[in-house]
Amino acid sequence: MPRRVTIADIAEATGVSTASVSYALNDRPGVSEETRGRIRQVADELGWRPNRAARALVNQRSTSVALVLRRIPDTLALDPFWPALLAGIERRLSAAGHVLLLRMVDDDDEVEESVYRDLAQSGCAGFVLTDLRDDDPRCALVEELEIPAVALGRARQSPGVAAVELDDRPGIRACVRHLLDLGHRRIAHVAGRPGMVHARSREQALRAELATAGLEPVEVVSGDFTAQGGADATKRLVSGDGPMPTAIVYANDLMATSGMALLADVGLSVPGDISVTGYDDAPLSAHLSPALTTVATDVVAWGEAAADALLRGIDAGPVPPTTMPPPRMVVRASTGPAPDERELDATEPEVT
Amino acid sequence: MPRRVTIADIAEATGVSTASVSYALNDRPGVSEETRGRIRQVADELGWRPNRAARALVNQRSTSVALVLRRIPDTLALDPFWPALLAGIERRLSAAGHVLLLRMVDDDDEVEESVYRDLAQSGCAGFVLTDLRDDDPRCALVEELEIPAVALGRARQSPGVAAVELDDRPGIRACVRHLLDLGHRRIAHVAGRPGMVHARSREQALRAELATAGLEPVEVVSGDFTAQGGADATKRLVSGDGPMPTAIVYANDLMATSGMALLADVGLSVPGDISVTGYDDAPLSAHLSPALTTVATDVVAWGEAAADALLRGIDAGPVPPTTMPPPRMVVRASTGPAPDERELDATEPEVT
DNA sequence: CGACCGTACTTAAACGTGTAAGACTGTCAA
DNA sequence: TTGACAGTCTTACACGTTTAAGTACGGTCG
Repeated sequence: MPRRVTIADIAEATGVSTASVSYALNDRPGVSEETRGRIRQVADELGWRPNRAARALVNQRSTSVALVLRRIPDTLALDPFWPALLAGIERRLSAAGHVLLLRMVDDDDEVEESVYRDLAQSGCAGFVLTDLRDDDPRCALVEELEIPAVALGRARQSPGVAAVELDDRPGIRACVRHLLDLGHRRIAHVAGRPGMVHARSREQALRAELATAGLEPVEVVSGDFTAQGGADATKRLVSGDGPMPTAIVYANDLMATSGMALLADVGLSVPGDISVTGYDDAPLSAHLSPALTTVATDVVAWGEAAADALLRGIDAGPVPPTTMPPPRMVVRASTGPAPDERELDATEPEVT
Repeated sequence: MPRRVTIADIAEATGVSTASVSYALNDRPGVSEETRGRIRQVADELGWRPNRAARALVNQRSTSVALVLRRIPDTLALDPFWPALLAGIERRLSAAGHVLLLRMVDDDDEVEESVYRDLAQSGCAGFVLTDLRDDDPRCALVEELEIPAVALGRARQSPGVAAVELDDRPGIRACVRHLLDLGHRRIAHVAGRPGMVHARSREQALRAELATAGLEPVEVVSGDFTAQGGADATKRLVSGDGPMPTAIVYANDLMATSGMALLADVGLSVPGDISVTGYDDAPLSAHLSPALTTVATDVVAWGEAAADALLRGIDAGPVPPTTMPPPRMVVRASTGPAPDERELDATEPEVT
């Protein structure tokens, strides 16, 4: 077994004390430049690397940042959002010498709290909070634990957690305006999972933009951000006895994709009969037929910004909320002019 | 600041030494049942939780298992495979009191090795190796580091790493046979990224099954497991001057999905003109139009099995390779009878 | 009755690192 | 010459846990 090399080994090899080695290696004063150089060189030759456990123990704080995902695995599996986010976070974290701890947890408040306490006790340096819920109990929890945290999304809820906001409302509003400009008046919405902050804010944005034109959504049904949910919701929209929408705004690309497939299956053409917009700009969305009009959020950048905020929160104090640049809409082939609605106008006479 | 509660606090509260507390809490002999109970109760009341750093330090081995992903973030982002795998792994790991460390690393051998050494020095308890390459240097590395590792995929390469095999060949062979049974003879393949074990084995399986019918693939082009790659490869297949395939076997669902969209764009109907098969059974695949015929791998279960193997490797010795049950083919709407090829037969007279 | 043993518990050292406080040397000003 | 002081290095302890070795006590057996 290749015994690990410790600062004691370096101390012995250079003929100084371990304290000097520690000072030297951490760029602290109290060591002459000459010995500092010698120590560095020896450390390098011996292949020394800091032992995170020992550091964590003495510092009362480890270098690891935890991301606790509260999702059933099957829901999680659907979402190409996560790998991108993790990639962004991890890139910055590891550049700063930190490490990302990934935990998944069942959909249960008590279990969740216990996991956070566990991590806290082991000296976890920070938390990344995702999937914010209304009145999220985690905000109070991390404040009690006094551990820096960063929330992804609009979460002014709590002063103790830094928020990296990505306002998804402009994107949705742009989609709605785009559809209005194309002449659509009967616009429906397939929302995300109820109770999630970004599901609600997207729906609100849709309503707000429609209101500027004196309209209301023709119908709002909630998918749950999954492919199945998107298909089910779409089926309800087109087979209900309400008025048929000419455009559907989906809360994410995944639901839009399965929704488009369902529309095709029931013989409706996109965008001939119905226009469709998504949200996320998933990598696949550009390669669908028709290619999906959507809103491009740079999830990797979001992750990076979150990590940056968290890192600042860890070694300086609390951090003011930051805001990501608003995502831009990507117009592709899934949206087009509203179909001629003369027959509809006939049944519903309007003031001219 | 809520000072963390240590075994010393428990010791003081119960009037015993810290050693006794440690013995009691770890279910070791040497403590009477009565005091053990008292200690447990006090620990509970005080909300004590073990400090991982301290344990890691004294045990010379932490409770964390690392998964190092060597991918450019953009490639990673495309793949719904990862969240499912992570979910499976993490579920078992955390049930055993372990923790998952996620690292991403640039596509560079030296950097990669350095990351593994880093983790090893900090007492990482095990590694999960994914995306095995031919002659993967990581196998030798983890053996040198003497840290248990588990490889996902067929990796007999190294005795030191436990392999959890998921033989993807039967799935591909089933797809090919299915197509042959439907009368297809001109079958093309869109392969994965060259140099990856599972890309190669899928291609080999395709060739092998075709060989049983005395056939060869009409063409093999390599995508790279991405949506873009799938579209590009498909375009080459249908616009090349070679004979037009009547069926395309894709190495994964993502490429199949973008491929189908491209086929639709050039006016080819699926499965009327061309049949398509994928691999993975991504959650979206059932909700495409037409729904995708594919091979359903239970990625979550794979992750669980990998974690199990690794855990056994950690606290018992080396582990023999295990094999996952072969994935089953899911026949959906994207495959159908081969189109009537009379005109082709005319240009290429065959022995009747 | 002393030797011996098992049980219940404690003492003390260790893991690798960080750091406050002290020791030693040399320089400079008074 | 002496004291103050800066610079360099060391000593010694802390972090929270595990564990080998030791102590104390009561009981059993020859």
